[in-house]
Amino acid sequence: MASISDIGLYKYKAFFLSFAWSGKDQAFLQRCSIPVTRVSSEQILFKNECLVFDQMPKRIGASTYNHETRMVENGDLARYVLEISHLISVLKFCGGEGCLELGRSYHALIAKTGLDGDEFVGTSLIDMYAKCGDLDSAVLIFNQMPRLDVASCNCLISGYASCGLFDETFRFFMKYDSFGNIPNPYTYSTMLASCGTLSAIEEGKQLHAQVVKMQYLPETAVSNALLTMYSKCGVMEDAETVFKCLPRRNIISWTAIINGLYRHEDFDKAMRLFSLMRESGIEPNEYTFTIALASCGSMKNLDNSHLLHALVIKKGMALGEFVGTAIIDMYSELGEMDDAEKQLKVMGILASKVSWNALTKGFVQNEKANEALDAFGEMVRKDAACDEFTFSIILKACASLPSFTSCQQIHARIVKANFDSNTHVGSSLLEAYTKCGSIEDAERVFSRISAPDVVSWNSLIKAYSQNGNPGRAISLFRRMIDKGFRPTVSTLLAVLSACSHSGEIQEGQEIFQSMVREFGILPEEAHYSCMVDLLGRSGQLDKALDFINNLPVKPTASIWKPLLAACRCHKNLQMAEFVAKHILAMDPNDATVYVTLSNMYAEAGQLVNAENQRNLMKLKEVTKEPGCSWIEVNSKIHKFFSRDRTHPESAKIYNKLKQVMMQITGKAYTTNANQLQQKEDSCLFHSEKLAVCFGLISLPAGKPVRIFKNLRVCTDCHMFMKYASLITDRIIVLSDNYRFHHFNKGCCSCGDYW
DNA sequence: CTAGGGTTAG
Repeated sequence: MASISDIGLYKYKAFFLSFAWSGKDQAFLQRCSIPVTRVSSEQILFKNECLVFDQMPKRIGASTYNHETRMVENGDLARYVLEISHLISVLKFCGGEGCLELGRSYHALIAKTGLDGDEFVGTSLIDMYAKCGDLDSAVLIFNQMPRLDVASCNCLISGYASCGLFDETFRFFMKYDSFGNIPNPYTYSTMLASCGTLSAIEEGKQLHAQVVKMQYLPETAVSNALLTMYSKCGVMEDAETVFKCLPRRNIISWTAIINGLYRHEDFDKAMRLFSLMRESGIEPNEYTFTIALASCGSMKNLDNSHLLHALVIKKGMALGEFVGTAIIDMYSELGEMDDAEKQLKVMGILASKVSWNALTKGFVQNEKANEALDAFGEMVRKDAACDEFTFSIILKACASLPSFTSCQQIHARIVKANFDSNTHVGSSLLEAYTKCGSIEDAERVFSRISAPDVVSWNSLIKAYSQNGNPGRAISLFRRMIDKGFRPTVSTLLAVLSACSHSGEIQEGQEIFQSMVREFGILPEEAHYSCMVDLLGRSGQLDKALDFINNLPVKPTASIWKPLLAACRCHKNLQMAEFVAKHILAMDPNDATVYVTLSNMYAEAGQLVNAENQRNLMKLKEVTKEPGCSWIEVNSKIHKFFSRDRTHPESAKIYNKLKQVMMQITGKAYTTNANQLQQKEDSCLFHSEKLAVCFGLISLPAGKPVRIFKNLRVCTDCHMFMKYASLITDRIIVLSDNYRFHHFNKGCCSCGDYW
């Protein structure tokens, strides 16, 4: 245990460090060779103990006087004030850096020397405890204070607010009166900030009224807080009004309004204000630059981005933790991954794990999953700490490949790092396993999440809905409701599509009805399109048409499209022509419409019409590359496979499947589902389709089939093409750039709406 | 002594 005199030494070290750390004395920092990288302050204290001590000009020992005796000692007043201000600095330092234990030992020292009777010291103690999150101690001191002024109350209330105890915050605000205090501008800043995080617009407006009445509005900090509150509550007009009326705008006012515009996706205006700010003589700081960089990235304007990047370099800020990462984000957003990578390299040792995460995320978003995995590997190799964000991001890369092996490897790391109960990581893992086709793993992962939220439930429901167990998806939906979760837009989409795919017409319609009535969710385009699919798939084409005609919104192409698919499935050429006309009126370049119609004519024996549709499509230049023959091949398979699993030829298919899979993997292969899931590569799950292809369809004679670029296809078809190209050089995949998509876009290959 | 602004995830 440290003795009082030890603590005395410690105190001065902490003081000097806090002084140095506040950035006011760079020379001091350098003289002490304090590392610039940010480590916890306690670490620095210990590391530089001797150094700092040597630098101390003079030591004022911590003797056991109390302040009354000192007050009467003539001429000692100056030293007393010095002592108090030292203590306050140290406590501020502890609060700012979250050094609760250090602060506590100071508290002990203060109590011992009797300095805790001092009003300022007491307030600083409250602030220190509140900032360190130890509100119980803060309240204890608060209650012992001989006199309570506004500052003490403000310290406590900001403690409540920063700990997220908003009930307490508001309750305490109402009690200011009973302590004989009037809320001051600081109080209102804190309160307004709380309203902002809570999106409590009504309370915010009431506070606004009070602020006006108290004439605090000209206070820049109060107006800043007010405009931030409005912007967080989504009322940009009011935020802008507050900004316009501000008599003295500082850098924070400008940053707040620019940030508000950025959050509301008004990037143009954000950048305009950024220029205006500079014109008005205020230079951006690190905060402002991160927002400006983000806006630039979202605007997709490369020239502006380069200008801004140059400006940041000129200011010497390009390597800072936040600004540096913002540059990586900007280039990722612009798709300039080389520049993003360069930035990370330039940052060198200053790159934090957030910077690495940003780069990895950039790769994933630009559909470079392998590069993302490489970056992750590099991160692991460098022994950089991986956090929950790292894992969420990298799992997305695994899902997009999809690579079951990578999923398992990363899963192992996650378990080792103790992140498997984290809600975000768990959900990402769940999604990744789902994309790899392993529902069993997905379910197991779900059960490990300590606090599953709506998104976790959604993912699990979607997993079953999209992987051939719609019945389970529906029952999970019921269980989720029973547990008291409020479904979201995507919950209902997943469960409605489950109903559609399992033929639960009645149930689907009931759930659709309950959307608004029970859950208060307004159906979106995708839900309507799903309902059309539900009715159409079951053959109720007229009902589906009625549904479309009676919609409260104007039906879009995405709403019509599932009906076209249904027409084909149920061989209603007449209605198909009618529907196609509607879709083409809205989107004349939609390849799926021509393909579907053409296939339907062919199936009806109208070969001339079929050919006409093809020519029409080529005429419209919907396809830049020749490759339509592939679509024909695939749509035959689709027709066979997706609608009718009990086809009499299934035995033949499975035999063919075994042969094909042997060719690919070199291993014996059975169709037993349990053994399937143990296979290294989950793509096997999609092989049914592949087998159908090779079992039933022969490739057209002549030239190889080219699968052209930028074709929107579903994951199933993607997988299917990839494997097909492995087996025969007759199939050439020109690009790996396929995207999974949802209802509102049909798959160009199979025409389905997955 | 007390207030205001920023990056990454399902």
